[in-house]
Amino acid sequence: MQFKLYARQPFQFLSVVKSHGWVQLAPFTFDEQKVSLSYTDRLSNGRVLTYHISETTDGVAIETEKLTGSEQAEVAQHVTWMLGLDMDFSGFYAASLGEPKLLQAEKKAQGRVLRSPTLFEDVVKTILTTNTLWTATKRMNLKLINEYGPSSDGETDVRAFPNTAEIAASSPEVLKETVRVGYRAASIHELALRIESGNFNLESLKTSDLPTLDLRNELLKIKGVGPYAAANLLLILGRGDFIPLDTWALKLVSHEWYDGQPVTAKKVEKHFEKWAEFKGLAYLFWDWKYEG
DNA sequence: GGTAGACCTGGACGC
DNA sequence: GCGTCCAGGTCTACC
Repeated sequence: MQFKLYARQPFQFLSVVKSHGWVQLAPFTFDEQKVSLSYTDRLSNGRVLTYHISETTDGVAIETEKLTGSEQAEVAQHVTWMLGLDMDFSGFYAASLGEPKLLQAEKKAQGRVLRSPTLFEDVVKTILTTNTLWTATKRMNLKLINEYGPSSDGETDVRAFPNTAEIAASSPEVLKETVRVGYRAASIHELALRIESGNFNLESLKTSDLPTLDLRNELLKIKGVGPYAAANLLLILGRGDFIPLDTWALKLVSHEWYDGQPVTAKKVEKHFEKWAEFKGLAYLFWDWKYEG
């Protein structure tokens, strides 16, 4: 079956899909030929299914197996969140006016970042990006899904991302041994346990109206989440105030303004200071000279 | 507030 | 095939 969702304009499907590396992390896959984003999801009734998302003239079309009315509503809710279909970036575009390096931002409808249906999945994926190479992040994420994620009926190679219960039921030692996440096992397991015990409502942060600084402090309380990870998660939560400052950011700034000479984190901050609440967005969608 | 060192994995490299 | 080095962000101890 197929159904469509409207996106607040301006909207460009590819700008969201290619906003950051998430599209390369299972259970996302992207078909370049068909320009179609696929995601294997688990609905609240336990059903595991894959849906395929493509662009329409004013939003997206979703193609999947036959769904009940409530299942369709849930998939629609998930896709709306994942692609930020209802998000408004007019403030960012207004602030970008006159900056040649952000000229393309409004034209390409940039601002949205691809996200997972649950914040838990995005926090775990973010922890998996820390202190490691991108290839290792992809491998750890895939192993986590293959070891702990539920499969759809009769297709053991199609799996959704594991939930908090599945990870909490394991142990840091087993996680470390089977998923090869190293010291990150303790952080991931502790987060799953905290949520499962009811002591921490992580998903409520998706709709929180806390000031960004307070929201950042909440994220920093999660073991394994430091300044870089918190900034990345804030961008996912639609708060563009902080720059995810990693070695890549230092490299970009070094080639942009310092002829490839080493730069400090303070210099990166200084160059984006003027963008205030849009600092992170300006950094993320800057038209960088250096491409790696 | 700033800094140094440990954490852990797998790829690259030299032998 | 083996050993060594390196990249990567967070945490903790220390000044």
